[in-house]
Amino acid sequence: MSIKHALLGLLADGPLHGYELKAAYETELAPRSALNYGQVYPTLDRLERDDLVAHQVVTQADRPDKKVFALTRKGREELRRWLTEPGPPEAAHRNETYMKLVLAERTRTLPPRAVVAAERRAGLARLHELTRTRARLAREPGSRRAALLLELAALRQEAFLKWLDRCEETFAKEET
Amino acid sequence: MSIKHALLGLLADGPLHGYELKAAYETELAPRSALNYGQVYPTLDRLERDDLVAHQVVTQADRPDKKVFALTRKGREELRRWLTEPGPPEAAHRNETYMKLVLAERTRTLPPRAVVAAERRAGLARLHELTRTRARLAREPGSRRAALLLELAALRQEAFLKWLDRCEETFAKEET
DNA sequence: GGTGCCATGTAACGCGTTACATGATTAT
DNA sequence: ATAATCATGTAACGCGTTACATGGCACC
Repeated sequence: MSIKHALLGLLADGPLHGYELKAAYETELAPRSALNYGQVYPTLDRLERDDLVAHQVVTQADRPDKKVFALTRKGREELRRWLTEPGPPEAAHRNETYMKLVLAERTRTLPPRAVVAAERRAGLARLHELTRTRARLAREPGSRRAALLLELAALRQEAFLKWLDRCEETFAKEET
Repeated sequence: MSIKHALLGLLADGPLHGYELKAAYETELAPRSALNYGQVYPTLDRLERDDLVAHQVVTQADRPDKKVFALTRKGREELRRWLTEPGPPEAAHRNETYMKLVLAERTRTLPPRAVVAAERRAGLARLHELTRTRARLAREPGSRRAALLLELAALRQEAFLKWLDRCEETFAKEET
């Protein structure tokens, strides 16, 4: 999930420069997150190299010069393609907790139960934190959208906790 | 989620070389996945640089030489630390679908509903695929563990589909 | 006089992917 | 013959992170 397409999307309504892109990204697309410049400018370079955006230097008397980026035809096509296609499936394997469980048992470093317990503690704490934040957000107007982000996080956290129960059963059953 | 700790874990029961580590990882820790060498060897290099593993070259008459890696004291400590601590929280922001919805509306490229529809179609297909694979797996003996991986994937996919319903409501409400 | 905003970047590192490269033995 | 397995790597690229570096203006 790169920021590449996000930048293309933000440029669709009109040219912007790096600084504005960063700000727009942080307020509109990923509220309460920080994007670093070390990512913005190299990404814009790659987009330009691939002919998805083009820039013009705007000289300003009172402020530093700025590079204003605009979508190319190809960039607009790529944006449309991205918006239309569903996102890639997440890899089912590469499950860090599963690895911990298997390794805890194999190496007899600690019982799998202990791993489940630690993850459950942390998971519950995160779920409560998400709920609290959501409640706080609900009192602000025009926050329905941002609340959606917290909702997915909470739903996923719940799924993870449910899964931990299954793990505990499965690993307990084969402990003999 | 790097493979670093996974390799440490696999070495806890005794020294192994790169090739064996790759095989063990693929069969035990991430069934049905492929790990590439371009990742195994550089990771081992870094682990050795950080004094978490150490290697010995074993000359073989009939086969190519191999480098056998073993945990150091520091490596064993790091493994224990990793097994004991809960995994890092996943970033709540950085939600690609959310970005698509906001951008679809903002740029009037297509209605947010269309984005939801595409994601839902793909999401349902993936959920069915997961269910099918799980059913197939259930007929094999000793597959309870591997089935856990599919279960988490399915639970998360369900959470995502539930969330899409919320998105549709929220974006429809503000469409006026 | 300091803080924060405007505006640009670079450098070093970690981790992941794909593809390239080499060469022996063993099983079909 | 040829395919698979054993065994080692390198190179190039993408993308993410943190930290470093520069400099002017506005406001308190």
